[in-house]
Amino acid sequence: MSANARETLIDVTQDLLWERGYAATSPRAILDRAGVGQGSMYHHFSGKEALAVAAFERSASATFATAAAVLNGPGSAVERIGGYLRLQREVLRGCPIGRMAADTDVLESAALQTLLADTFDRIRDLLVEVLADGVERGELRPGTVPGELADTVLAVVQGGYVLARAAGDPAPFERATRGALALLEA
Amino acid sequence: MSANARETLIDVTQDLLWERGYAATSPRAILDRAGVGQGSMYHHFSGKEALAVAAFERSASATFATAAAVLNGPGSAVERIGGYLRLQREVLRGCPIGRMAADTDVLESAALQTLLADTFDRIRDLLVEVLADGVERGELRPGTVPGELADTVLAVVQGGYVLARAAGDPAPFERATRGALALLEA
DNA sequence: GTCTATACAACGATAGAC
DNA sequence: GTCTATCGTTGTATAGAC
Repeated sequence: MSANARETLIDVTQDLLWERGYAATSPRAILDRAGVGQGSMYHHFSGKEALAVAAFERSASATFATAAAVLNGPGSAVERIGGYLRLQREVLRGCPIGRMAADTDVLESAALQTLLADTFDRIRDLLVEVLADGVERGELRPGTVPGELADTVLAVVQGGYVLARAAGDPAPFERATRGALALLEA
Repeated sequence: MSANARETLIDVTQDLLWERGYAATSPRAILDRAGVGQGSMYHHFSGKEALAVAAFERSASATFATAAAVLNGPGSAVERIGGYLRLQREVLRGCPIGRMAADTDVLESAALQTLLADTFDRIRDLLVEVLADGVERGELRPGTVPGELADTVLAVVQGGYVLARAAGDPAPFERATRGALALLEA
């Protein structure tokens, strides 16, 4: 629990956005879990959307930082991609970023949609760089298009979350990422 | 427009589930678009969930049939997988099946969750069969694990939808599927 | 079988006291 | 800066006329 209401509200909203999405997260649910009054929320934020933006910014930064740590880390290109594919945790909770793309209210909010698009763009840029390195060093086939394969890698992870949640079982995520890595290592 | 209220309700609910998901689709919205009274809905269905089940069953059958037509069709294994990857349409609307996995209310409904899981299982079975054929015929590397690669293919499609919707642009879907197909053809 | 009227809770936001 | 009280709207469902 944070020291002040503002921080507590952001923390709780991060959790609820991850668990329930944006549309299904009510101010009431946030306030109940945070243990603060309604007035505090409307004092610190103009409304539900502004609070969601603050919370989503934090989640996006954290997710990007985790990806960057692996992708800018040591190892060959294929090892770093493998590290990224194996990085994902809490598969059944879904991706805190990708989850938002299913929420129509998110796509209708200019601020949230931009944040969502930018976050994937930034992770994609990291992947493109690693894959271009891999081609240059001869780790990957000469014909490989980094700008396509980066989206393939991102999609396997995002789709893995979808399949795992649909099945109620992390196994499809594990299989999907293993299958992708096997193709890359071939 | 269908002849009777029951059919009209199912048709409209299919559309709204695709557009807005389950939680965000209210009976009121369905009735408004269908142009029928509230009494008709509660006469034919026990409530929102039962109507959603009827609608989702139809969408799932249609999606499965489309996949089966390509995957059980003519051509080599890689050609059929390529056909499946290229099959997807209306990328920005998202996948009518995969979309449901992001909706917490769907996962909390036994009937809807089972329908969702079964639909992916059935498509996965088709993919496993095609890929096993491909290994047998020597189209794919001997070390290939059909049970993993099937999830990879499914995940690329589902993740492609997520990335495209996040970007507000079908391009990431196209890149992701092209990148996957390039790996398979190598 | 279809309709309108109504019920009651939860939604997002505002008012105003402390 | 935080609280409670309240507003108007929408959520899902029921009642009962036709």
